[in-house]
Amino acid sequence: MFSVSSWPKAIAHIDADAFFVECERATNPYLKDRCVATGKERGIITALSYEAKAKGIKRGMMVYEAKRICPEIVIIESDYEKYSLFSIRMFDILRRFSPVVEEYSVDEAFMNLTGLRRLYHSSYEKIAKTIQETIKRELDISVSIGIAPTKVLAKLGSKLNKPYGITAIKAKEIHIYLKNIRVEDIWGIGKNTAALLYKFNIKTALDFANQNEYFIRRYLSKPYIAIYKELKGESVIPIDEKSKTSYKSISKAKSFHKAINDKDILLGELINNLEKACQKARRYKLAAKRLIVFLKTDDFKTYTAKIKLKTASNIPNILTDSLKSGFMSIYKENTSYRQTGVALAELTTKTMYDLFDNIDRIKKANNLYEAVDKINATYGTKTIRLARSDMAVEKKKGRKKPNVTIMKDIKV
DNA sequence: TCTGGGGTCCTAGGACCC
DNA sequence: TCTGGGGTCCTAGGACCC
Repeated sequence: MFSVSSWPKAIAHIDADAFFVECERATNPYLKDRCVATGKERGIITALSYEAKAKGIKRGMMVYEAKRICPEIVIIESDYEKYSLFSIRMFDILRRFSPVVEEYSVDEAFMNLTGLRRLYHSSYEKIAKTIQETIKRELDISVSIGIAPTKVLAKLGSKLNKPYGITAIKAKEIHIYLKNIRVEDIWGIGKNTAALLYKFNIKTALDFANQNEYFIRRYLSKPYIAIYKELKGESVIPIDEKSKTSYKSISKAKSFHKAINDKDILLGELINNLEKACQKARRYKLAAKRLIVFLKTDDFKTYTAKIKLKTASNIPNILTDSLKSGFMSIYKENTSYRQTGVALAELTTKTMYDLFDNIDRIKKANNLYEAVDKINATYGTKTIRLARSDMAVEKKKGRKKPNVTIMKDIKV
């Protein structure tokens, strides 16, 4: 039998070049051809232009250090709203060429080009070129594209000719490319797995692909079998067309430069995290059935408390008691923490009421937060928040009294 | 890389049931 | 009551990604 999946596939991986910087340049011509980096708000380089890369500046570097290496560098604040808008427009352009698009991350996409040659009267490479030029013309940003029979190979390809490059890996030539790729540079193979493979003298992607399947199954887990097959040209990882607006979990974390052990401040930060996570959950109309609280110590150990909730919720007031008990179960008096975090998990779209819940109370809280979200959307995200999270911020700053508390702890 | 923040998927092992 | 065999659900934690 002839099945669709046995047809040779043409998968493209589209990867924006220095995406944040390109978005900034597209909206501010002054930045063109200059050494540019984003990350001013944190003092750490987040993204940088190729000109800056050429001078030896790297991601994660302190801003002052970058300025020392390259005094003329322009450092700007990251503007994630802007990047997200460019991202949406980029995906829209891609969908004009093929409906099968996976929004993999803010600046990357996979798409299936299989069968489009006849429609465009050209090779896959030429179609990729047209896509690249369209994005450049309409958005003024640069992308690199890899084309190959599988996602894993396409992802490798897009990296090979950056910036503004196109690399097509044909089935017959796969081994030529794999020979020059280190095993840790394969998508899905990280440090730990690479270290294991090195013990077996598997150092290149070709070494990996040349193993027999038994070896892979013996030492590695399921995802690696998929990677193995894809490296050999067999497409087994599907393109996921679901938009990224559905979440399995939503988390918010905050790190401190100096570890903290003050219970009030930590709890305040956690409530802060909780409010942000809940706000995001409400935006996507999701409610959590499980609350996860975590603290990271100075030596990077993480302590986690998981709380199963009777009722799915996205309202901070309702979750604070659970948050507190979770916090108390992991907090130790004589330990300092460098990070607090909250995650909302087991998210559901429908709000199910338990028979024993006070439905009136829940409805009141929902109404209240609808209003809060509206006000915060209009006047800024921190206009209204819980008094305790506000006090924690002030306490950390060393002030005695909070100077802006609009909403007291509201009992609903 | 001496470590920011936000995600996903997979596995091993325990509890419990027939 | 014991042993053998098998299934399901849940949880903690690992690994990886951008």
